[in-house]
Parts: sequence; C-alpha cells; structure tokens
Amino acid sequence: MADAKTREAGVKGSAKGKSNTQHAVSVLKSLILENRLSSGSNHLESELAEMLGMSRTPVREATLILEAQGLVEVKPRHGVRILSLSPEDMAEIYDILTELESLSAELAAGKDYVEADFATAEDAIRRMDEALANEDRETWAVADELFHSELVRLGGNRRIGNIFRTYSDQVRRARNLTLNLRPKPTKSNDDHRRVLKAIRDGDSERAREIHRAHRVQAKEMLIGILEQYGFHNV
Amino acid sequence: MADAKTREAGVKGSAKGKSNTQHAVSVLKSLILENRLSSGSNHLESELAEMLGMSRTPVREATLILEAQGLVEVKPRHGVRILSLSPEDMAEIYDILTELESLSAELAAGKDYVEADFATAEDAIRRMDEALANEDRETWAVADELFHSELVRLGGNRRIGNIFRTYSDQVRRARNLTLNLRPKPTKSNDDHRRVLKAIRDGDSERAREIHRAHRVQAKEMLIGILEQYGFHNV
DNA sequence: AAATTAATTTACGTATACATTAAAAAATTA
DNA sequence: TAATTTTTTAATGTATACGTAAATTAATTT
Repeated sequence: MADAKTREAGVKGSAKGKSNTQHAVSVLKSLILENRLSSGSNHLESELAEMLGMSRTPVREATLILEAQGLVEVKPRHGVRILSLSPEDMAEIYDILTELESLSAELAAGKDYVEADFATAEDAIRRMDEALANEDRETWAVADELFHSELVRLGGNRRIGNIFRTYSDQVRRARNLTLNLRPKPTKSNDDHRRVLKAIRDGDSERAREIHRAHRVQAKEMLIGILEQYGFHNV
Repeated sequence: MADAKTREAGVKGSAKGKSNTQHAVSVLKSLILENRLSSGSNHLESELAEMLGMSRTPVREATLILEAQGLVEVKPRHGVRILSLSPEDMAEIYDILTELESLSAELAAGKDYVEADFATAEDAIRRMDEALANEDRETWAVADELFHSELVRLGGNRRIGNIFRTYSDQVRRARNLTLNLRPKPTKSNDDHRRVLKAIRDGDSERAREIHRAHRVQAKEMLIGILEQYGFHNV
C-alpha cells in the first residue's frame, strides 16, 4: 500500500532532505498549533500514519519526540492525546518564560554588542508599530514573538533558546485565541524600546526589571482573558 | 537471534511493566551519567541494540527521546554521540536552574503550607548535616539534590519540575567529578535553613533572594573548579 | 603517484510481519 | 438481571527485511 509513490505523495511542500520522521514532527506540530488536531483529542498511530501517507514507524518516532516536547501524551491503548492547556498551565509557562527572558535581558546587557546585533530586534519593533497602525494583530503577534526570541538570542544561553521555543509553540495556540479579545497592545513597544536601551547601556539590572514587569503584565492580561471568557482548556 | 529469551535476559533488575524503549532510555541514561559511555563517544544503533539485548527499533526510539532531552545527538552515519559539557554548558545550566529554583522558592513562600509539607525538605537537611559530619560527600550530594528538588516541588510549577530533572541529570556528571575537589559545603545548610524559614514566614522576596545567592555561589564554585582543574569537557 | 571514477560496504530510514496484551464483546453462571 | 469468566478484537511494541544513500575501498585514468 504505502509504496514509493504514496510516500512521495505524503511529502509535500517544504520537505526535501527531511526524513519522514522529521516531516511527521513538523506536520503534526503545525496541525496541533493551528488547532486542526483539537486539544484533548486522541489519535491512533495507524490513523496518523494514513493521514500522513507513511507507515507507523516514523509516526511513532514523531509522537515520541512530540511527547518529549510536551505537546502530546502517548497513552498506550488510547492513542496519542493532544494535550490541552488550562489557565493554570498557561500561568506555569508564562512564569517560566518571564524568568528566562528576564535573565536573557540581563545577560544581553552584560555583553559587548554592536549596533548591528540589534538589527533584527529593531526590525521587529518597527514591524510591530506598523502592524499596530494597520490594526493587523496577527502580524503584530508574529513580530512580538520575534522580538522576544531575539532577546533570548542576545542573552546567549542556547538552552534557554530551546526552552523558549518549546513553550512559545505551546503558548501560540492560546495567544491566537485571545489576540482579538485583548486590549490593543500600544504600550508593549515602549517596554521593548526601554529594554533594548537598557541593554545598549549595559544596565543589566534595569534591562532585567523592565522586561520582567513587561512579562508579568502580559501574563496577567492573558490569564485574565482566558478566565473571563471561560477558556478552561485551550 | 533475539527471541523471547534474549529479550528477557536484556531486561534486568527494576524493569517490570516497562517497555524495551523505556528500559533502553533508563539504562542508557544511567550509563551516560555514570560515565560508562564516555562523553564525546559515538555508538551505532546496532551496537547499543546488541549491548541491551534488543532490536534496533526500541533503541532508536530511546535515542530519539534522549536526544530530545539533550543528552545525546543522533548523527545519521556516525552513530549516537554522547554530548559532552564544557564549563560554558555548565554555566548555562546553572543559570537556568538558579532562575527557576529561585522562582520556586518565591512561589512556595506564597502558598499555605503546613509543617508536614516540609518534612522531606527537613529530612534532606538533616541527612546533609549527618553526611557532612561523617565526611560522606556522596550522601551529602544526594540529599542536597533532594532538597533542591523539594524546593521545586513546593513551588508547584510542574514544568519547572521537568526542566529541573532534565538538567539535574546532566549536571550530575560534573558534580560527581568535582565533589571531592570542592571545599567542604559547610555553609550550604545555613542557606537551606534560611530559605525554608523564609518560605514558612511567607516572605517570597527573601526566599527568592536567599536561594538565588546560594545558587550563584554554587555556580561560581563549580565553574571555578572545572576551569582550575582543566575539565574542558565533562 | 595523484586524482578521478566506479564498485562495495554499511548504517540508517522505513515498511511490514508478528507477538503481546489491554480493552471490548460474548458467553456463562449465580 | 447482574456479575463473572471466556473469547475475540484491535492497537501497540518489537523484530526483521529491505531499499537507500553515505562512506569507504578499489579501480581506472591521467
């Protein structure tokens, strides 16, 4: 059944040198993050294998990787369960990101960066301003995530980068839901500029505190909305 | 070759309901943490499979899980590489643990715990005192890790627990090396007692700061020793 | 002999067959 | 009928076969 042709058919778009396992990881991740595999749902290996046009082996490997990343839970005779996030889960994740991003800001301020190193961060800020003027919240959110990711990169701790990516993925589902319910993020870029200035000034303590406050506010806003609108599981 | 009997033979000791994959994960992890698979070394899937008395399939799955946990790197035609840790890696890990444990202390102080909730932590402190009196650093280290793990548990953020366990595993290799090179950890328990008191008092800020200082000191001590003794890769 | 090309080896990635065992269904008993 | 046991089903866990492609070796050419 799954001969070379079907396998080829299953590999679409950006997949070139990638193994089927890697392909399965990225496709499943997209499906989950876009809520096309709804959280709480269960899926058999064979079902996913057919959906992806490959055998169970690479699908199995993919689910193990996704499980290690905290996106799914593999429950022996009940299939792969897409994990849902409660407001409490979101709070856990935000607390972690708050600490690690603030540390990154602190570390970044302690390094000798030149102006070019801030180009991407500046670009992200510019795109946020632009998107805000255009009332384009989706674009704003993408640029906002880019800024935070730049901050982590400037901090220089690669393991924080890994943790950041893992949890950013998970948070994205909730963020997309609340994006149009939240107040317009006008103050956000003020904070971003102030953090960046503190980093340029080499003021570790200030960079850390500005960003921490920024993050704490974001957390309270998001959790508040999730609870207010009754999103008990995202 | 690998029939039911050989498979049975491969499963020894504490392995009961565990799948071969899980078994492979824990055995490989032990081998790595005990430096019996030295860091930097490469191992073919087939080699590990034979060593563990099972087929390649569960070994492959195990290596993917260990890769997601940051213990090994799977390099297509060169086998599974046991990752080594440089002093810079150790610094990264310590920085993360410092932040997340300090946050845990802060969170724990904000909760309404009763005395019984601190039993394990108190026990860990007692065992550290005892071990110190007996000059038994190995026991001291185990109890110290338990105390830190209790702190994280009291913080109540389960994801921090996962991160803590992942990196504690990695740090253990280095800690074992330096355990007898470091100064006698006499001050450590003072800090532990003060953190616990701050948590009992509900003083989040103090709990956080005491533990942070404790951790920063530990980091500087460990990194200093690694560099002093020329352990460029653990 | 050095460089290039061809042949071979080998480890991996994947599919598939099969064993295992939990869950579901059916049959039996009280 | 409710509870218990037996049978059946089905999904997973594991082994294995095999195609593929990287790496190595051998062969060829210059």
